[in-house]
Amino acid sequence: MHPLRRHIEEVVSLEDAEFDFILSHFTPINKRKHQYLMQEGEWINNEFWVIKGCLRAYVLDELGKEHIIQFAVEDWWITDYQAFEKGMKTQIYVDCLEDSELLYITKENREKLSAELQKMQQFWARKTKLGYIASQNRVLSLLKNTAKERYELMCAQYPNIIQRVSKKMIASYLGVSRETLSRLY
Amino acid sequence: MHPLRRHIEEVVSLEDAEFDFILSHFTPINKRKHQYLMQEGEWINNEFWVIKGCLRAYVLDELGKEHIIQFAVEDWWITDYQAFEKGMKTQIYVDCLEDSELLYITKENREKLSAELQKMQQFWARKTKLGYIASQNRVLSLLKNTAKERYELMCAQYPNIIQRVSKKMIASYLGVSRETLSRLY
DNA sequence: AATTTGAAGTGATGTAGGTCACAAGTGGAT
DNA sequence: ATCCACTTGTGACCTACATCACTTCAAATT
Repeated sequence: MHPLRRHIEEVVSLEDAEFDFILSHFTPINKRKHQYLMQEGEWINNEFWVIKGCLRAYVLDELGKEHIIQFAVEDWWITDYQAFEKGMKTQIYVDCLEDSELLYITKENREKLSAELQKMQQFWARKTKLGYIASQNRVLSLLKNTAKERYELMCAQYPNIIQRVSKKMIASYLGVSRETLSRLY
Repeated sequence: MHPLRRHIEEVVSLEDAEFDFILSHFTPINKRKHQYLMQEGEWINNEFWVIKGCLRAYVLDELGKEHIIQFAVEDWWITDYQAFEKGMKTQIYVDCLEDSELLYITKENREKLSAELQKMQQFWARKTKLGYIASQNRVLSLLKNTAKERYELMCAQYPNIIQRVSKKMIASYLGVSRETLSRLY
């Protein structure tokens, strides 16, 4: 079964014809390690789904420091939702931490597909709610946990990401310096 | 015009009959300052919309410290989305900072209304996306801004909330001690 | 009116985590 | 095979912010 179909069917069940119709709205794209899907200042119009690989979304602050918004590995979605939803220029960078195989859908195709297939609207609504909940939990973790606690929670929640990306990246996701993270144990 | 209708029509336009149908899924409720809409450990089944008043959602950590998840004033929605969506017991508290007039909708009525009225599904999808974006921005602010910068960003973004709630509450939303907040200027 | 409760400011001191600097090891690129 | 960029660890020192303690003042509560 196509991995995207398996992924969507975790939320809503699909007929063969429905999945073919869905898939026809996506385009495959391959990127190599260090290549960017988007860079600050660009107009972005696509949401990406990871078939294989590992990526990150991050911002640069005034001092040039990177702050990681999210990682994405197999079965994850990634884009700049603020730019994508509000039709703004992006303020973030998305690059590949490994060679990656992706599918992308344009904003227009996403809207068309939502309108034509109720199930996809349900699917995306569900994904957005879960993303919102996860983000609120991340805020709470930043408010109430120490650096060490946040690291341990991340190890428990995303063990596969911990194993695939450098400590420096993890530090920048957790909001701690790489030196401090290195000294936790 | 009913304030809820005005609020929904900021996203999707409605016929009179549609709004009457929507409103029939909500129940009004009034609460006084210091009263709780939910407390840790309860099963919660309602999402609240604020006609008038001011509320907050917060968690208590192991040390008994409060961390504010969100405020809600006129036109805002509030509940424990994690408990509401995943059918869990709530881990948070929601209480009134002022006497408040609310409308609430049960999970069942929300699902029924979404299924029966495409426009409401669109409306809630939009609200969830914007909530997700706002929460990601809050994470980024915690990662890249100092306490003072976060306070100033909050003053710019939510001036009405700054004026209505105590500095202690604001400190607990920003992730800073009330003493430090008091010393910023 | 008297009393309690909470808000807000501020001094003194403590600490988690940041920054800078350096070293050793590792994997790609040419 | 060599070089270079990157990763990780670690010592020395610094700082933003927390904590504790006390005070003043205003607003609820009785």
